[in-house]
Amino acid sequence: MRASDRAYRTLRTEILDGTLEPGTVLQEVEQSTRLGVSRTPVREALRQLVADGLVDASGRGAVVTAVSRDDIVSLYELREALEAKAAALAAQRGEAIPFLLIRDRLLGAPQLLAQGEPGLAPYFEIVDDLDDAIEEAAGNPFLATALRSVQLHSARIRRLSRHNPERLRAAAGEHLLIVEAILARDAELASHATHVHLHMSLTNALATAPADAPAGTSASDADEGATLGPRVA
Amino acid sequence: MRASDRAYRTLRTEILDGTLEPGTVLQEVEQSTRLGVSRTPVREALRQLVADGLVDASGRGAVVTAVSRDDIVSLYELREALEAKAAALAAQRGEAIPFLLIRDRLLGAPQLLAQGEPGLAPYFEIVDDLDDAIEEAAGNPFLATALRSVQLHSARIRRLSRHNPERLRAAAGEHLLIVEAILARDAELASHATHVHLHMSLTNALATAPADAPAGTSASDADEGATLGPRVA
DNA sequence: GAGAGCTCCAATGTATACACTGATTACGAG
DNA sequence: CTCGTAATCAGTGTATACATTGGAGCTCTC
Repeated sequence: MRASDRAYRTLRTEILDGTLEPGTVLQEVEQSTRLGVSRTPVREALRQLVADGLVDASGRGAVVTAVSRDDIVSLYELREALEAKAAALAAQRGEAIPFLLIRDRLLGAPQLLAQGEPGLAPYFEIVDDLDDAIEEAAGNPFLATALRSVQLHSARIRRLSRHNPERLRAAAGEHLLIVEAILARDAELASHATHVHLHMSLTNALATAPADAPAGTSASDADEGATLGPRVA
Repeated sequence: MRASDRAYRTLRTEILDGTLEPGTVLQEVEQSTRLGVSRTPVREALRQLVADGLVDASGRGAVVTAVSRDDIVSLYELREALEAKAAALAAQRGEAIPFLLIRDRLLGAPQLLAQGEPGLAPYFEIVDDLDDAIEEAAGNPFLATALRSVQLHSARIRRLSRHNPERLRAAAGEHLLIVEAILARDAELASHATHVHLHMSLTNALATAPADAPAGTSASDADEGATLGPRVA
């Protein structure tokens, strides 16, 4: 594998899982020594991350972007537009078989979630596979690209939300409804069920994500636009 | 301005206006000599174009992507999802003033289009400004990014469609309705009017765009997936 | 003559040297 | 002490040299 790809994947993973916190400055020389490659592949990786929206490149030095509460709302607005459309297209065009398989797995989700922590990874794998299946079934390469970009940011937000088992069980039910709608070739229901799911998911995310601008914050702090993750010194 | 930016803009412009036809192979050394810069900025430009979806980088050599009829349909599906949402958000949140100005300009569009060729550029400027105003009014940075990506590809398709004045006059009317809906803060109407406009626009694009797979094409040619623009030798 | 393997080369991937720019800091004048 | 200016330098932007890889064409064998 190319060094630039390794650098990109490493940095992206570290940003998504929070190892590199928002506000972290990524300097080319520093990262190249840390990752054991030269500046050239690091530069390519950084440009890619900028294109992904995970890094901000205004002027000197690339900075890991923050995720504000407004960003969460904005992202969910975009997700709704994209995923509702994708679900509708999948209902119209999709093959049944992959969704039948996912339906069976979703039916077992409550048992998984009853296990607590160890069941979380397999549960999210089902959800991710559903996303992939819908993307595939929609048969639209432009939509697929947009969805992948959105999934990247969703992964970051997922980390910020508390995973309470009750919410996840409810989410599994919402996913199940989407799958049923696709299998029934009911595009409108698939679209609306997606809308409902994202609405519930956003509500939960906003309720559990750390607050940007706590009540006692001074006016000047609020003006700066508070964000999740540590402030730069 | 940075050499890499110049290289990117030059190549992008040439791809969008058809100077670089689909299938054209963009080799780093060749382009660097042609553009008068070294390989480094050319590489960055090419990576950016790949991210934009204007260039395909599978294996050796970057190739300007083709635009198939399926791609046109796919792009319009994505546009509908994004632009309908954007129009709805603009109706909810937008400031009136920019849309009042655009409304006035749109009212003059028929006169512009009556001039024939010389009126085309100013007409499209109004449309582009409307797009920008909606993007701005929607106040959603993620949506804005997605819209910009879509506009890039739309610009290519616009070239492929014959501009018959009758269609453009009708389009101006459709745009006007979208603006009125936003000014009336009627999100649903703005969304649906956008849907209508894109439907009409797609119909026109498909009717006037050159066919992919002409009737007399052999089976093997059809299997390869015919596309607009010349085939590589 | 056809096929497999090999050789050579062209093009990309990576490293590094050089150029430039903008920010910071130290110094001097007021 | 403060403000302005200049010098320094850290870090990015660009060019180029070197490494690697994948493929095209040739040859040799069967």
